[in-house]
Amino acid sequence: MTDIDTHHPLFDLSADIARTLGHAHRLVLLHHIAEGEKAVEQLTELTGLSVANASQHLQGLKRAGLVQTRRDGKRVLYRLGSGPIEALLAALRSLAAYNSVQIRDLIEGSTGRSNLLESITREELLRRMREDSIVLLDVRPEDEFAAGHLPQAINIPLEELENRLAELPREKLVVAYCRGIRCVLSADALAILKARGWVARRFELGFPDWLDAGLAVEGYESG
Amino acid sequence: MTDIDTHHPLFDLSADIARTLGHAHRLVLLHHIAEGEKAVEQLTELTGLSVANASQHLQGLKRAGLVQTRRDGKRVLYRLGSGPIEALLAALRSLAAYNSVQIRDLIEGSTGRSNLLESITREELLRRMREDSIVLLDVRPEDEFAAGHLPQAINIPLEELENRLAELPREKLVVAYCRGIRCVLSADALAILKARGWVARRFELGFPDWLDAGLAVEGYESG
DNA sequence: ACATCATTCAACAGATTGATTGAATGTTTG
DNA sequence: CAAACATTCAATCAATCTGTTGAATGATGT
Repeated sequence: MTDIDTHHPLFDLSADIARTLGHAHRLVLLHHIAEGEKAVEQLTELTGLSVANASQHLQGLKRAGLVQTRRDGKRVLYRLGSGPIEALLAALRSLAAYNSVQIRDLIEGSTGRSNLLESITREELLRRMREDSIVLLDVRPEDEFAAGHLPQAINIPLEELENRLAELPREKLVVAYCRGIRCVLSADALAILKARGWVARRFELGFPDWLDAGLAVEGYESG
Repeated sequence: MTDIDTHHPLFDLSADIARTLGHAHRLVLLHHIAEGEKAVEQLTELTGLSVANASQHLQGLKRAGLVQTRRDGKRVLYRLGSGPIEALLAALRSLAAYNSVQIRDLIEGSTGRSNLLESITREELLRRMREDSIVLLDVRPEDEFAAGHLPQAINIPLEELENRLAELPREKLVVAYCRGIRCVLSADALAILKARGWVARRFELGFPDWLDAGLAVEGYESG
C-alpha cells in the first residue's frame, strides 16, 4: 500500500505541472495568456522576452497542457488549457503572497517585540495605517459598526467571516479588532484567518478605547 | 506599468514555490508530512529514499517555506509550513487528476468516434460501468431518482450540483444522465462540470429508455 | 569523556534546463 | 513562384539540479 501510494502516477503528473510552473518567465506568460488569447509576438512585447525564448517556454507550457494553440493566418494564438488551471494559479499566487507578507512582516515589524505576539499596539497600528500596509477589520455586528468605527476599517461580523473571506486581500496584514481587550470576537477571527492562511494580528484595544483616546473615527455622531 | 507588472516579485516567489514542488520525491514527502508531523527516518521508510537524499529534498522544501522543523531529542520532526499550502497541493493534484483522466480518456475512449462528442453510447456506458472507470450521475430530482435509476448511479439534482461538486471524484469520467434525449438537465450539468474542471460526458438516453431496453435498474418497483 | 544515533553538510559526476544563435517551416502577399 | 512574415526547431554553452558517497554536527545515554 505504501508502495502503491508512493509511486502513484499522480505524483509524477503533479511534479511535471509544478516544474513547468517553476520559472518566472512561464508564469508571466501564463498570466498574460490567462487574460485572453494572445499571439507570440504580443507576448514578447508584453514580457520583453526574445521571440525564440518565449516560443521555447510556450512549448513547455503546451507540453504540460497548461496552454493550447490555434493558428490564425500567420499567427499562432495561445490560450489557457482546459482544466482547473486558474484555480492552481490562484492557489500558487495566494501562497506566494502569504509568504511575501510574512517576510515583509518579519522585517518591517521588528519593533523589538516578538513577531509571534498576536496583538499589535496602538502606535504600530497608527503607523501601519499611515503606510497603508494593513487591512483593518472590524468584526463586531453591523449595527455597532454603523454607530462608529475606526477609520478605513471594513466590517465583517464574526459570524459571516468564514463566508466572506474573499473580501480580504492576502497581500496585506489583517488587523482585527472588536470592543476592547476583554472582547473575544477578534481572537476568534484570528483563529479563522490563520487557519485559512492569512497573516493576521489583533488590535488589543477596541473601538471604545479608541474613542476615549480622542483619535479620529468614522460614522460616529457625538451628539 | 507593463514592466512593473511583469517583474512583480510575486512571480519570482511563485516560481520558486512551484519549482520546489516540481519533483515527485518532494511531493511524496509533502504528502506524508501533510498527514502529520514526521521524523526523517519515518519518511525514508515511507518513501524508500536514502536518508541523505530525503534530507536534501526536505531542505529544499524548508527553504521554500513548505515545511517547518522542530527538534525532539535526536530526531528532527517535519511538519507542514504555514499558509495555504494544502490548498495549493489540492489544486495541483486536482489538475493532475484532470489531465490524467483526459489522457486515459483519449486512449481508452478511442472507439472510432471523436472524443469531442459530449455524449456516450449505451454500449460504451455499459462497458465502462463494468470497468468501473466512470461515475454515473443522475441529475434528476430526488423523487424521480428514488422511483428508479441506473445501477451504481449517484443522485445530485441539477439545482444542488454546484454546491455538491465535492462528492464527485476528479479521477474518473463523470457521465451525467436524466430523462432522455430531449431532457436538458444533463446538458446543463455538463456545462457546470466542465467549467469547474471535471471531465464529463452525457449519456444520450435516459432512465425511461434504459428501462424500455430491459436493462437492470435499481430502486424500481415494476408493480 | 566516550560511543551511539539521527540528521545534515560537502563534494562529486551525470543529467537537465535556460538563453542565444541561426536555420527551417508554414502562411500570406505581390 | 518568390518575398515577407510569424513561429518553431536544432545546436550550443553555461548554469542548475539529482543522487551518491563519506565526513561532520548535535543530542542522548553510560
